[in-house]
Amino acid sequence: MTRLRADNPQGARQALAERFRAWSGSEFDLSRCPVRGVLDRLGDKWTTLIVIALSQRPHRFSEVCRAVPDISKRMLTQTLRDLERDGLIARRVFPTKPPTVEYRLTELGESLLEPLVTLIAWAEGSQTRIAAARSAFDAASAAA
Amino acid sequence: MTRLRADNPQGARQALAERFRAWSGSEFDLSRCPVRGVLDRLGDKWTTLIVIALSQRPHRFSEVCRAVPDISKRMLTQTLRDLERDGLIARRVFPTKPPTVEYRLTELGESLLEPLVTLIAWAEGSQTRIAAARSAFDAASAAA
DNA sequence: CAGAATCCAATAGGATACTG
DNA sequence: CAGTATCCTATTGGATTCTG
Repeated sequence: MTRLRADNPQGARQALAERFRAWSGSEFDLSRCPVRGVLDRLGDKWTTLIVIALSQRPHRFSEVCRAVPDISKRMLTQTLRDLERDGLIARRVFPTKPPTVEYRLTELGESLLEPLVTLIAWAEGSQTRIAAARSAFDAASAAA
Repeated sequence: MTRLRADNPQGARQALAERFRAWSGSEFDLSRCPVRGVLDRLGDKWTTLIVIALSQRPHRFSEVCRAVPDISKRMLTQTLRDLERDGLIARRVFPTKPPTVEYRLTELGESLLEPLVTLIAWAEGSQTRIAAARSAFDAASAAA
């Protein structure tokens, strides 16, 4: 099995082709697609912002809460737990009073930063064209 | 403003730092964060699978429907429209009878393949460790 | 074939109040 | 401080039916 490589523009399509054929084989099971799980997590409302915050340095619970605008404690707790469960962040409790809890990226979590930056770079570089496409599409829809 | 670069492992954190500071500036508005919109779209249930399917060649509506397992026509229509609105795919109608509609990636859509492959490569490379982390976490939770 | 329209169930997620 | 618990609403998305 060829290792996926993204350092070659032309290779992207073919890398995907191979992956796609593997996934599309008989008895395709979505739950066995590793990308699915990752993208589902990254796509949720808060994961990315939390990972970015923690990429700078470890944060305490309330620090993350302040760093990520508008997140509720409920969702923060839940997202942190999911990330911890996936091994992307580590939770450390200091037996102080009142309690101190620190969250930091694990090595695995750090390894996500690179693909994340790649995606962010694409998003930033494409946002103008996306916005233009939206305007054009909406204008065409309205005209119809 | 520094251009984001992901070709340097150590640079990822600093690239994020700069981006994060920019976003966290006064009057941070989530809707103005370009990554948010992109990740929201990529994170939804079907976008990635559709983009991957179309990366191989143009597809007709029903071809996509067969290529992407278990998607309903409703969600297929909706996701295709969203992608078209964002300028990632192009929709072309042939006035045959019955109608033929072809979807293909635009140049902008093709440019997404590379960051996508980067992410997929990470997901595939990390899935074992993620699964292990989950097992460990769940075992620890059950023990408590 | 390529959808649009409608209905309905499940989930996500915010607000608030409480706890060790 | 660092959560947990409860309630409640909005969005997601599947199933089904209808149409040009």
